[in-house]
Amino acid sequence: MSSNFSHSEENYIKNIYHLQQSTGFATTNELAAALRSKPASITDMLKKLKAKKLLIYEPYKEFNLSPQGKRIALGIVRRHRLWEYFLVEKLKFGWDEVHEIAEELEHVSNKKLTDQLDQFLNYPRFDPHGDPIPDSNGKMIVQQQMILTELALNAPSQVSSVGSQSSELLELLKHKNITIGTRVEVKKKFSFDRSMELKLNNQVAVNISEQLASVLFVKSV
Amino acid sequence: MSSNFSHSEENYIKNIYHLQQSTGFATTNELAAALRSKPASITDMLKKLKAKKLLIYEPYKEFNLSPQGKRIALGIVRRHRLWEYFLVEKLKFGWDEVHEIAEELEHVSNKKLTDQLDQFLNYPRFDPHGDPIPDSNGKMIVQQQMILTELALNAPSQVSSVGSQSSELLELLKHKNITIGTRVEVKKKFSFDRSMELKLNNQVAVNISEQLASVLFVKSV
DNA sequence: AAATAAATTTAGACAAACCTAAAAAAAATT
DNA sequence: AATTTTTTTTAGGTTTGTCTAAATTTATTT
Repeated sequence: MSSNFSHSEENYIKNIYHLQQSTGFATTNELAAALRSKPASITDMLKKLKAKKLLIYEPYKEFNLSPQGKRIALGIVRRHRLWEYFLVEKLKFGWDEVHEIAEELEHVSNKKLTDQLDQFLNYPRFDPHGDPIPDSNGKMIVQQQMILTELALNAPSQVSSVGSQSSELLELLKHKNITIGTRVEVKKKFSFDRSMELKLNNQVAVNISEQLASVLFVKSV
Repeated sequence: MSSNFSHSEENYIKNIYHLQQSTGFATTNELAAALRSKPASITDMLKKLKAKKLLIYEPYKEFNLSPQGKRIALGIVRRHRLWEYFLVEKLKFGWDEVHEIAEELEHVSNKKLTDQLDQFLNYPRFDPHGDPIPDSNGKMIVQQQMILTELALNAPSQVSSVGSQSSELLELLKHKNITIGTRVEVKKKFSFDRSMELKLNNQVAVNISEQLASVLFVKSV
């Protein structure tokens, strides 16, 4: 009874899932950007996914996974994150080099394989990037986001989203080499101007203003 | 510079490799049977593989992998057998349920992944079926086949081929539940008629005649 | 050696998943 | 409210890998 989805369908489902996690829904253009393909291709697949009852979609509208689609997405996310954990913990990869490989391994979809791997790894609850791993029923720990200004000193965290998309902000983030996923620890807070010194990716030290810190959302890892 | 081959191309290459291992070369019909596809499809792909210089092939002739094609085949076999070993040794699968899963995992082709996995497993030289695992240079132990009558007492081995295809023989093998891959240990040899008692798959005890033993080829595992 | 059978290839279709260019709908601006 | 811009869809192709049916080549019989 293991319904089977193509490599491509799974990539769509996974990316729709991530988009609707961050903004509540997905759109054709966003998904095309995420999948590095063209909007017209997206429309084609949306129709197929809708026909398979995995997607709630009406032409020209934004769309979301159906409960069934979400179940499948969580299976993919589960496999992805378990393999990432495996690669880092058992095969000694760096946390920053496992994504691509997990991207392929996640498509090997066999319930017993996934569950045995989970057991072998001792049922980890977070992957090496700090993201929660769904259990075999699709349940996972919900992570609370916080504003960087609220983060405790030396608490390891990771940039999860930014509070605006203004080009001024993006320019600054680019200059400081901060992106979604960058690991952050607050090393010092200066009460004079509420600026702070950060350590990025356990390597680089940078200083940022309160204005910047207040638009950076992080989650603890 | 990791040249990339499609899932489908890899399946062709792997199956051509196995065919030429057992009979010295491959033919269109045999390959179609192995891949459960149609001869016309095979011909199409043979042309593509030839164009990519992976195959030595002239229309209407039998064919073989080029040295380059063989190198790729050995990479696939290496991944397949390493994953099988992983599944049995680490994830506690039975040796008879890992083939299908390894069939998918083998297509995840990343040199570092494969080499780290190899190291993690402690450089195993044989997979759970007793087949040798190529090392990162494609070298592997060559296995000598022997006739079952020559096998030492209690030496674990595995049926690798049969000396005839007669229906009488096949009927007998079917009745005794012996196939290619069946695990065999000789528990007793009776000098009166040279019949022997075997243990099959570490479970069942059976008696076989000298005539039968003399047409069963085994390899040690 | 001719006829028959078997194996292989060619020709032409088809589905999946992608593309470009043009049309249509929705959203944003003036 | 009308116009412009952006987003999305439609229409029509392309590539990959498969298929069936017919043609061709090779092998086997008679």
